[in-house]
Amino acid sequence: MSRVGLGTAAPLAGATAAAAAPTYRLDDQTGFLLRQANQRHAAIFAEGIGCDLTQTQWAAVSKLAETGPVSQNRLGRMTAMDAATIKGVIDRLRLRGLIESRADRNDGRRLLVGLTEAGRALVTATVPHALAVTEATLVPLTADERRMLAALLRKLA
Amino acid sequence: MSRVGLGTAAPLAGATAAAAAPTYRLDDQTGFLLRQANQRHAAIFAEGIGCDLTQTQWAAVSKLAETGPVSQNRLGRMTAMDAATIKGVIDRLRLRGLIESRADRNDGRRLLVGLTEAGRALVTATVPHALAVTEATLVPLTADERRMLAALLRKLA
DNA sequence: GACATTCCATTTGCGCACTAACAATTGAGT
DNA sequence: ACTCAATTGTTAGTGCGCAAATGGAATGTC
Repeated sequence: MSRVGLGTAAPLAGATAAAAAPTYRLDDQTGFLLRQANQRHAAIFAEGIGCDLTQTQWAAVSKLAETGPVSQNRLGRMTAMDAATIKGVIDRLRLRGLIESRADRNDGRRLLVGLTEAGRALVTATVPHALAVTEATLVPLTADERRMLAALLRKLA
Repeated sequence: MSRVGLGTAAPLAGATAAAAAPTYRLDDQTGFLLRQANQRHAAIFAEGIGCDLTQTQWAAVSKLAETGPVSQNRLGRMTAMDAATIKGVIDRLRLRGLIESRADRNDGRRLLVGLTEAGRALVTATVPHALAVTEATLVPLTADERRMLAALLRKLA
């Protein structure tokens, strides 16, 4: 074993004594489970999305396809990104020619963002893959469980 | 409105035509819901953990408190971090004096990592906050729903 | 008109999280 | 003994995600 000043004798199988502290098991904590579920989904996404887009980039372009041009910050709110994050995402998408932006004539603060022709084409081509990614993520669950999960996650968000 | 070459007329209320593409609503996708739930939990964690630790840092020290000293990569596996990620986390924790590491006498590749006295004290003091964070995250759910959520997330991970 | 408030976009800094490549070590097979 | 594969730890690079600070612009009230 060789405990050389590092660590305690872990009170794992501890019967009675020294277990004064409330027991805390990382693997039972909601945050830890959420992080792991997220990681698995991220892996499935990267594997199956079929183009070189990250989850957040896909969120941005697919939401733009839903709504048409909107201001940068508003797009951030619709995709659950703060102003600093959406800026980086938009910059990278614009660099790749999927998005273009221009000033809003009616509001000097706003930067209107919209898909380019290439961006629209990519969204159209990628929607089936995105649906397949969600399907693959949910494979371990039955139809009832999927509905339940969605409802529960919505309550949490 | 002023559509100046940006975006399409979004087929939102589209009755029949032009809706050839399968409908895709970002807000219904599991990955998007997972990300938002994660974000809310992260905010609750940062607010309530009571010390200057991130979620992953807390995962590392609390798991070390559970198990006692282990190798760096093994700790990473137990906390769902890859080798590159756990290294950064360990480095920052060691810099703060919460963790110390030494070579494994039996395996020249391994780096044994364990809590310092300060690290153990911090874990003891923080466990109640961590439990409160999980509780606060789950506030929108009933007891039955919480059990269901945990079971579903475990199936996904 | 002057003012505070609010909103928008940007920038900097920190910390995860992953990929890819690399060197050192170990252990098992031959 | 020697090769080979696997494991361990490290580094570099890219991309989210947030906080905090800045500056410009719109909106409201006095």
